[in-house]
Amino acid sequence: MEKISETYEPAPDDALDTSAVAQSVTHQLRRAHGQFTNRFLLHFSRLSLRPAEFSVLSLIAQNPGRKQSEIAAALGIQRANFVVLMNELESRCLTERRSAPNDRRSHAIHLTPDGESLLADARRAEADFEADCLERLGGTRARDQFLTLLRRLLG
Amino acid sequence: MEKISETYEPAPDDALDTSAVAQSVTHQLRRAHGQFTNRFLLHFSRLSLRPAEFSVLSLIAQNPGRKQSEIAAALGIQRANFVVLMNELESRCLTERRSAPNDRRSHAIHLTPDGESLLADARRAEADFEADCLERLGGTRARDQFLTLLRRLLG
DNA sequence: TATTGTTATACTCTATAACTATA
DNA sequence: TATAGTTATAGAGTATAACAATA
Repeated sequence: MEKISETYEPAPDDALDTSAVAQSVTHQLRRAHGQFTNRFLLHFSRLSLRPAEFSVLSLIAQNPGRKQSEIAAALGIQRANFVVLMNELESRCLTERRSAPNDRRSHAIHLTPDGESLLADARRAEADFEADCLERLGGTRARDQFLTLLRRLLG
Repeated sequence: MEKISETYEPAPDDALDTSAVAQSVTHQLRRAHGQFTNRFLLHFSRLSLRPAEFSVLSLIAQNPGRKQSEIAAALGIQRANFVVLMNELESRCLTERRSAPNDRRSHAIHLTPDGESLLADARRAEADFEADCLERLGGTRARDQFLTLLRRLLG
């Protein structure tokens, strides 16, 4: 039996027109970064490592004994903000600031054994995380292209 | 005349090894987003528009009268955070919350004439900004690829 | 009970200015 | 004078929990 009055359906649940915003690098970069950071924090919550902290540990491991400001500059982090990061890592006994031999102003940054150990754990966690990232992006070629494009945005 | 003692140069100003961090999507995305946001704020400082605010105005213009939570959801912004954004825009007389006809819980969001006017200005500023972005990325094809890859990171 | 808007709070990352100690 | 590290503060964005009014 047919319905008596087949009223026109005005689609009350209509999807919004997002065309302007969907084409905006500004908007997409902000969203992608936000979601990405959240996933990272979730994935590394067991290790209590934030994205910036993981980058710091990685770079120190590859460049032990360098000055605090050298590490900061290589990561694109300002000296003032880097101090707080290092305080946090040092309070967890992951890094240490040794006195530099020829310049009493500067600190030579090193990982502690605890820091080396946590970094080893973190690198295993990162392998999973970057694999998920790789899958989302669509393979190594897409990932490399993505990294290239991100670098072009710098400077 | 040759130098007498050609001492081995230990390169005191040696560049750091950034290979681990340079390959990390985590790191590059964080850096690119940060620099990009700063450039946006500088470019739009005359209009006092932040990235999120510009996206909000754009989306409202294309979807006037929609519910506050619909706009927020389409932008991937949580309701709670969106309230603060709307308060700020409304205090500047750029948007208004009208009472929705069929649901006294919800607000129908509109741009004011001032909002339309500012958005027109902002769109001109955005044209410059996205052109600079296009140049950095290396053309429209690279830009479109970048947007595609950013979208793949979502969800 | 579920949804809409709201408030409050905390967290990640960033920028800037000003200070101390050392070079 | 310049550099290394530091402190303090502000800003942009995010997440979560809880609440009142309405459906």
